[in-house]
Parts: sequence; structure tokens; C-alpha cells
Amino acid sequence: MARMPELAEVHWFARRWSAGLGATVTAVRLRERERVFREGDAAALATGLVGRRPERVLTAGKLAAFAFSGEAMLLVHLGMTGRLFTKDARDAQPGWARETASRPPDPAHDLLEIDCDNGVTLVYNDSRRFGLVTFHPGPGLPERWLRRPPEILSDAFDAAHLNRALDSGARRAIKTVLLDQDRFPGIGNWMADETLWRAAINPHTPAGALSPDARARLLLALRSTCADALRVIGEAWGEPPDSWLFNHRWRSGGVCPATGQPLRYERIGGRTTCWSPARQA
DNA sequence: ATTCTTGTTGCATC
DNA sequence: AGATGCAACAAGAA
Repeated sequence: MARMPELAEVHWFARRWSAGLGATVTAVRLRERERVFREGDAAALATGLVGRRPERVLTAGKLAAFAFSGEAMLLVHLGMTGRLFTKDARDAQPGWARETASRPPDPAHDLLEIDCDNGVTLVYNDSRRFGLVTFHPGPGLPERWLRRPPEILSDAFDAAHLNRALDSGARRAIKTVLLDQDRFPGIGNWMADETLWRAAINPHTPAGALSPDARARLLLALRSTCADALRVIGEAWGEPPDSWLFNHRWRSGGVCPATGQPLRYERIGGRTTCWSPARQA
């Protein structure tokens, strides 16, 4: 099972492009017709970055943002199969085996290359082309960046914010609501399941029906899942411990690490959901 | 060979 | 109007 880029994976991939920080862009190569450039001006991207310096690597939820000198910004959403790396590290990247089916990215799917004068080439690769790459020459920051929702690990993401997020989707299953990027930026399928398992909440529960106690557990679980994922996966692409649901969900005959009881797999809101009926009442 | 999976959007429907 | 559900998109793995 291939893994899709969620909060921590996006963090990891975005940091691969830190290799270009401080250098100057000398050339940009891209395929203008590709879907991933559908919302931007591909021609402007092809010429607009040359001569600029990558100054900062940022992420917000599943969105990666690269700030260049002159207030230019490149926004990258990895979609399902987007990946960022440097050309020389294509085969050396740790964890390709866990990130996708076990092969290094195929150069045939390199859709954007940015040459820097320190010898580094930044590569965006996306086999299924569900990603989105937009260039904003500035001045001023892109609306998409300015209007992003509060990060789960920020102070702004508090109990009041969580209550609003839950009550505006009150009748939908909590599993489905957690996948809404406007409310829970960065949460994807495995993080949603991990969070509900940690909080001991049944994924079918309508979001609005969660008790105050369940909401408190949910807030803590959201924070712990995000913090753990960023630390273990986002910083070093490490191996999650067996104490997470993560390691058990893709094993055949998976067992809940908390109760030892069998895990259940079903589709909720069109998404495969793994949960522990013994723990998540 | 067919089915299934993923995240997001856009549309139809309640 | 706002909430909700689902098809569509692409490509690769099972």
C-alpha cells in the first residue's frame, strides 16, 4: 500500500528542497502542459524564478510553500503521489520503500526542475499528476497562503475552534469531518484513523454528537498524532513504533495494539477506515 | 483483466 | 443557504 503525503510527509518532502536555500536559481525546466500547472501561469514560472534565491521553506497542513527573493512564492500541493527531492538524491532518499511501492521516482515523471548555482537541482515528481504547483511572482502573498486555516499544533487551534469545526459538520461521521482540510489541515486517511484510535472514538460517530469529554480527548489526540508524526516521520522519515495504530493497520490480520483485539476495516465516506471496535466504543 | 486505492474539487441533491 | 454525498480525475499495485 502506497502512502499518500499528509502533514508529516509533506514536511519531510518540503525540507528536501532546503538544499537550495541561499543559492540562486539559474534555470527552470518544466512541462507546461501538465495538469499540475493547471491553476498557475506555467510560462511565468518557467522564467520568473531565474535569478531569484530560495529564502525559506514553509509548510501549512498539506501545503508546501517556497519563498524566493523579491516576494515570489511557489506553492506546491503534493496531491496523492507528488514528491520533492534533489536530483542527486533520487536513489539515495531514505524510505522510498515505505513511501511508495518501493522504487525510486521514475525520471519520466519529473515535472519541474529548478537548477541552483550551488550545484543543486530541485525536482518535483508526480506520477499521477494530482498535485498542484502554482507560482506567485509577488509582490504580496498568495490568497491561498494568506487564507489558510489554523495549524493543529498552533495556539489558534483551541477548544473553541474545534467545537466550531465539529458543529458545522454535525451530522457527518467524525472520520469524514477530520479529512476536511479547511478544518483539520494536514490530516489524511492514516492520521484520521490514528487520531480516532488514540482518542478512543468510534469513527461513525456524528461529529456534532461527540460529548465534551470526547472532544477533549480528540483535541489531545489530534495534537499528539501531529506532533508524533512530525517528529518521527517529518524530521527523519523514521519508522513509527508499534505502539501506534500505524504499524498495524496495513498488516493482514491486524490487531489493535491497545487491546489485542482484531481491527476492523470498512469504508466510511468513501474512504478505507481501520479501527478497533474493542477500544473505540 | 479487473478492481481498488488515494486527496481534492465540483456538482447534484437534500 | 448550507450541509451532505459522490463521481471524476490518473496510474500503479494486487
